[in-house]
Amino acid sequence: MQLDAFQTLADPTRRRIVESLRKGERQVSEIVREAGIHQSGVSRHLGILHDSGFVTVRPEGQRRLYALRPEPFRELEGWLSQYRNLWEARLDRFGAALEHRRKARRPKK
Amino acid sequence: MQLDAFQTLADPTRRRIVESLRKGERQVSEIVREAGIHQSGVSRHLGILHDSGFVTVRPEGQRRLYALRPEPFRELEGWLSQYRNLWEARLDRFGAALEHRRKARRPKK
DNA sequence: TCCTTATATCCATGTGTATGTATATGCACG
DNA sequence: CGTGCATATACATACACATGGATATAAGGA
Repeated sequence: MQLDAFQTLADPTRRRIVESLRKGERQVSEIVREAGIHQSGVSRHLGILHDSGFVTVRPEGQRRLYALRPEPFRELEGWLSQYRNLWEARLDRFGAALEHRRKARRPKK
Repeated sequence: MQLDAFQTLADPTRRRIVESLRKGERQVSEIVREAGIHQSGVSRHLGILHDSGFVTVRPEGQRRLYALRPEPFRELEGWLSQYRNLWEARLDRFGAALEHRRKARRPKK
């Protein structure tokens, strides 16, 4: 159903897969070992990662080698940069004052 | 249930709310107008954004003013930076013209 | 005190999605 | 060919979650 970059990374397992690809190409069985879920699940996640542009596939014999593509990361970077202003400016001005974000919710009961 | 940054931003409505806060404090009714969903939904989303550390609330009379907090953005930046290598390196390999900021040659892996 | 505005919470509902099991497809190699 | 390995897909299930409507709470103003 074509997820966007944030939706794609929202799933922890998928993020684990992405992280395991950080160091380069991997075949599915390797990823299965690190992912902690069943092989069918990994394949499905890899399919989703492929649909959303996060990975490329390269068949090699009976295996399939997956690798990260840079585009989605650039897209995230672009989105995030809109807020760079906010978090850089606030850094020194407020600093520790913002540290109590605890509670403050729910008045009574 | 305490969502992480990616899960929080996975919802498009929530992202729209965050974007509408980019320019500063807003009260709920303003956000409702831009969000395109019912007020109860907006309040729920704001609660989630609060729980995940994206926003602060400041009561002012009967209204509540919401504003962005920098922390989650820094966290995203941190995660993303692990991949900067990847997408800058690739950029170089593809010979993109927009990369005149790079000075040092990067050995390929 | 009553009425209105602003926001939060409860409830019911529909939809999405992550997962495992089982099965299919494709390649390798004897 | 037939057997085994690597990966993908089908199916069923369970659970999470976004949403609207109704209602609760709280403040402001007449």
